[in-house]
Amino acid sequence: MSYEQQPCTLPSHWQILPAAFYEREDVVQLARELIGKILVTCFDGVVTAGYITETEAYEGVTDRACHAWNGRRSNRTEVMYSPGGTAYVYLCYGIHHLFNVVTNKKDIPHAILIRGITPLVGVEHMLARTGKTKVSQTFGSGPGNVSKALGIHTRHTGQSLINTPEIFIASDGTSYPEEAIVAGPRIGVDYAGEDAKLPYRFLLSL
DNA sequence: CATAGGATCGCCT
DNA sequence: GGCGATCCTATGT
Repeated sequence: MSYEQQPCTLPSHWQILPAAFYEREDVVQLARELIGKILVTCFDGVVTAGYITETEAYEGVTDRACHAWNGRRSNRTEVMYSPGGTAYVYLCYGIHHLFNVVTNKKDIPHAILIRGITPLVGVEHMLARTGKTKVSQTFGSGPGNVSKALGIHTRHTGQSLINTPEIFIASDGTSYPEEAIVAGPRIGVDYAGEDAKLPYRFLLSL
């Protein structure tokens, strides 16, 4: 058996989130619920995973901050119109690969940007990918750093988070009380006018 | 075809 | 707190 075909082995109590989770309508509620879930990647038999600590909701065609605002479609954003549970990865500032989860039904382009993780599995691989020697306080903080640590690339855009073994999200039962999660305006969306003020960013306050 | 700007990061002062 | 890196995408001619 080749090394590349080794399956990922995960703790047996982890539940991979099903399509029904992602297909729900309220993307803001979903963004809140993703805090504490585990984002997992498995590329060439290398498993890395981290607890999601920060998210932002992008509410489709009515949200000026969303790439699909006003029904915009392009080669890049077409993936946002896929069914919930699809990866939307795009390049930002020519350098950073930003990972989003598409939600809601097909043709409703909602998405959630994953902005931060706490390393959980495969820390040594994450350190190698990021060129670091130890996990600092800011390791895994920022959407560009999330993708770098987990090995996520724009080539993965359009992948299912349900049917493919490479990228998915799991729950180990961890949950937080309302007051442990703070909401605030999204980062770097000043161009969105009034929508820039919406409290669509969620952050674990620990 | 040309061009402006971006859902950022890390290093510098 | 400021700024350069770096290249794709969207938009306009």
